[in-house]
Amino acid sequence: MTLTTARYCYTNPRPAVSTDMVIFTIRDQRLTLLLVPRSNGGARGKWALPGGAVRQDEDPDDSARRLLREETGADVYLEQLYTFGRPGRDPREHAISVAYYALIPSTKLELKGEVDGTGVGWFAFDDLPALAFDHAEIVAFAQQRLAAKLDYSTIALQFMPEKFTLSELQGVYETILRAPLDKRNFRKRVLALDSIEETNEERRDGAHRPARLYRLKRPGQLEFTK
Amino acid sequence: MTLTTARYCYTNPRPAVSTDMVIFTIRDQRLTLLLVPRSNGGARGKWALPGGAVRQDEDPDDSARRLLREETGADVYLEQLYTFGRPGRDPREHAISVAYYALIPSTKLELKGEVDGTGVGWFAFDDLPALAFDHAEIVAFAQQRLAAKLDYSTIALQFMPEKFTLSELQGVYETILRAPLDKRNFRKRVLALDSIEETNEERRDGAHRPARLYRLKRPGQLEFTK
DNA sequence: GCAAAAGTGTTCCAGATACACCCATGT
DNA sequence: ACATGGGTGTATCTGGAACACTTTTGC
Repeated sequence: MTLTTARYCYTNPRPAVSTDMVIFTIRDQRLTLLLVPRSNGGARGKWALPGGAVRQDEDPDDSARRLLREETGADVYLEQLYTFGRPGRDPREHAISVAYYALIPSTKLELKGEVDGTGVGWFAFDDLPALAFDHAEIVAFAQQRLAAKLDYSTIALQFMPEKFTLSELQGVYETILRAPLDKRNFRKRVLALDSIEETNEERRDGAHRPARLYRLKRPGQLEFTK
Repeated sequence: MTLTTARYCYTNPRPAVSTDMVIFTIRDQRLTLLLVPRSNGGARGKWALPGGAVRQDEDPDDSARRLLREETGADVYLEQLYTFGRPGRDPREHAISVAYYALIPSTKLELKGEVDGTGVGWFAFDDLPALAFDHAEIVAFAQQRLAAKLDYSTIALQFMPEKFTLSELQGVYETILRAPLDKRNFRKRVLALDSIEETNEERRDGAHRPARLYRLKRPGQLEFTK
């Protein structure tokens, strides 16, 4: 912040405001999130959450939505998580971060991430590299919120592609909860939610009976179950 | 924001960051909150949530804690609610507000509010005056969070004075839930939480059997019940 | 003695859990 | 024919909901 380029002046000091985003997906039966390498600024060589400054007259929610599109090209479930503003969390200056988390089906990100050579990386939640700033705290916070919401909402459905099998859905629950579930009870419960419906397609992928495909009744809509 | 007094300059524009606080108490069997009159700035003549700018190198959490002490003199349960930053929510400039809510036992605020002549006012949640900015939205958000937390935490205990009767506690639940509860079931449930304990005092206050007084086992500590 | 709030247990119901076998397919 | 994951129903348990009378006090 050099004086020669400083142009926006205020009577009182102002912290910098940015958004940081935890973008979750399920890959290979693991909860996975997107990180970007820090090449400059503080924390060089570490990985960080994607993020950026909130622009003038921009709602932080819109800022997060924009960021999500830039990183993934997709327009998926997004929710504000918490606002972090401890002084010192960014060693350069007082920086307030409105953190968000997003859930994206792994099928929606095939293209991106391979194609653009920006060096982003997907990392399993339980095998993360060293993170910049307080991003480890933010990630932990996001995972807790996600796990809590499994219990009283249909948030897990946001990880599913357009069509999916019940076994795949059960796998997503098991991955997030880190616990096996009973197949019959799971099916009973998830069908009782009335949030998914049968298609008349099935998928055959191996030496066994084909699986019926299901779809969301109301895609993109989160529902509460308690 | 006149140029002559502007001293803090940045290369990019920055929104103003402040905290706003919903301070709840229970008064006369009603959910009640603290408002301050707007005498200047935008929204003159309306009432607003107490709030203030986040200072340089101040954690918004600390900013909220400071504000709470300034307004009530008390150091009680406080939780970050949500961050509101829609452009236009403050007509003067792009203002981002990290909103908090606090719960205070009505007994802790006897002195303040009467004594200081700053004209603050306590208003029943379901009989609020016109509020400035987007504060009605913030208040609604806080009430929803509070009601939700009743179901899976001991948050209601934060409204209780040091010693209280089970009927008083039941009244707090009924006030927030806006529904009568069964006395026997309520007592069974709340005692099963193991968060309160009998004192060997009782309170006599009328032509009826005295009520046993209870206290928190771990004051100030929120516990989860599911 | 009567009005008013405090205190106290049991039955019933619904939702969650535990559990094992047959089905359709590819090789 | 056999290996693999898909698909299905019932019995049990547990936590929540419904429900009425006795106790202690002040007047």
